[in-house]
Amino acid sequence: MIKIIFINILRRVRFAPSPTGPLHIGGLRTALFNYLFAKKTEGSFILRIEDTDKKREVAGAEKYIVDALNWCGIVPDEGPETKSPFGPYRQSERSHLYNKEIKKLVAAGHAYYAFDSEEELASYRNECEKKGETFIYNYSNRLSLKNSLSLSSGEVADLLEEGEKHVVRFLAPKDKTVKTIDLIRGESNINSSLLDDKILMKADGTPTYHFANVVDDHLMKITHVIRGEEWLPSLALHFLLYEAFGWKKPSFAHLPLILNPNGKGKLSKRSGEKGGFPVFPIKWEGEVKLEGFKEHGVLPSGLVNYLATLGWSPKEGSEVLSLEELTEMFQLKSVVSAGANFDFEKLNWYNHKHIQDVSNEYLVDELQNLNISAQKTNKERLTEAVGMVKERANTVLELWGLLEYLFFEPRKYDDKSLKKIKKDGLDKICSEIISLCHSLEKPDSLIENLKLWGDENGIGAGQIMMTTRAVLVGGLSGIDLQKIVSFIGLASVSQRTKVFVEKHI
RNA sequence: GGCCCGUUCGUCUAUCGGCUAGGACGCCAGGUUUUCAUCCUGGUAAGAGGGGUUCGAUUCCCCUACGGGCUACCA
Repeated sequence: MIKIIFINILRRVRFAPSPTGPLHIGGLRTALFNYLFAKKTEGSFILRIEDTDKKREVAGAEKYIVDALNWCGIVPDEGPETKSPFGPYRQSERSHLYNKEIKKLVAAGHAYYAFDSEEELASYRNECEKKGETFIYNYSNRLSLKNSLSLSSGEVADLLEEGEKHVVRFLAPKDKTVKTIDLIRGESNINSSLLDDKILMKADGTPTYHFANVVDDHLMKITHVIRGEEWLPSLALHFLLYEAFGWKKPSFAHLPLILNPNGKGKLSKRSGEKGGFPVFPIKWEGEVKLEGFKEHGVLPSGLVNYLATLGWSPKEGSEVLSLEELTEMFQLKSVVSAGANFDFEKLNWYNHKHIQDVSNEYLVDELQNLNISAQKTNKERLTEAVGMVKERANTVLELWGLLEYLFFEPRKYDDKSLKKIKKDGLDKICSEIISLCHSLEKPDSLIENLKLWGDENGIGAGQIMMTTRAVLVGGLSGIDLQKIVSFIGLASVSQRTKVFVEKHI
């Protein structure tokens, strides 16, 4: 599909995931903040697939990313399917660009060829570790290693000619103070001697993240790089890279991480399993099957709303907001710098609020997608039922449990509830219900009639209500009794009462 | 280990040096619902510790502690 796009070069942001598996909600939150920031000023939100490491690539991951973003309404303006002067949008299709740019860097003396094998480097690291030191490939030792700085130009030319495996490394300057600026955290000064000569091009000819990222952001005219905090330590290197190229730097903003509920470590799949919640937006059907929030009955608007409050909060007014409202209110500069603990309870609360805001028809569609019994239920009746119970539901999935008794006789009667009902007069109440079902034309006054009958016969309203409820739904909780009766009809009331009498009297 | 970032109620957060530290979730109590839930009202609960700077520090600076991140020919 070819989309014709209007290219806004005033504000361009990108979400650049690596297709190594299902998109984690941490990544989704990064995408969301990029989207909100772009849309607030009608800028462009770009999806770029960082698939430079073919070993780690997982089939289906790119599709998952697109599906997950679409489900949330965080739709990219440009992406792998877009034809534009800035494409292609998959890094694996941009090799020619990296090859061209790396030559410039080498020619300018900002990068050099290195012939050390991975094994050699690993053993250097090992040796250093034994001595309690850290091996850093930089000014301190690069001349004693095998590279185009230590070898003569003739030797280098020969090695390249022979096709000797090599990488291209960045020449990190010695003792230079790099002043980095982050929109959320402010300025920071880093001494370049701490940096290592990062590999820019791997031996297989593919670029590393650091290189591809800088090249692409420049070529795609990205104005603001909004990414996770895990990239903060590389900011100085990226600054240096831009300076080496002589390119204008985009602005940077590093988002705080989403942490496990107890605050220990980045939010992980494991801790989700422990806490009974997913960490993915939608289901993943790879080798291992994983459920997403969608399958847990969470609405995309609820998830998005909750995710937005992790690290950011609206200045005033309600905290329950749609994507459009979030877009309106979002301010990158008011994003906080501390990590946020994930709280499933609060997500449920947001979701409860969003369930109240969407139509019953929409909820029925979602419910029928998730629940097989719901699929077999009459849609019109189900819509009516959903409308009656939705104020009690935190998730779409819960809906079914809350309305099941409106369609089916109770499968079992809750023991605790049965104990609460007075046995005295139980049979009389049941007989009266059955007889009223026969004598009444419409169900709408059944409860009223029952109460009247109770008054005459010395049976309290409380007892009548509790008993009738237990008989009809199998427990003592649920929506207004008369509403239940009206919904299921007299025939069903009579039938359920007969079944109850058979089993319990 | 080294480097970087962070630290306000249990949790998410507000506070642009003047604070009786505000809101939301949770929790507790009361009200509505002759049930339960929703809903409404109220309550509970916080500046990691120590030094500075200042008339005054949650807010600025330093140290310590704790937490997190990075330290790959992964991203």
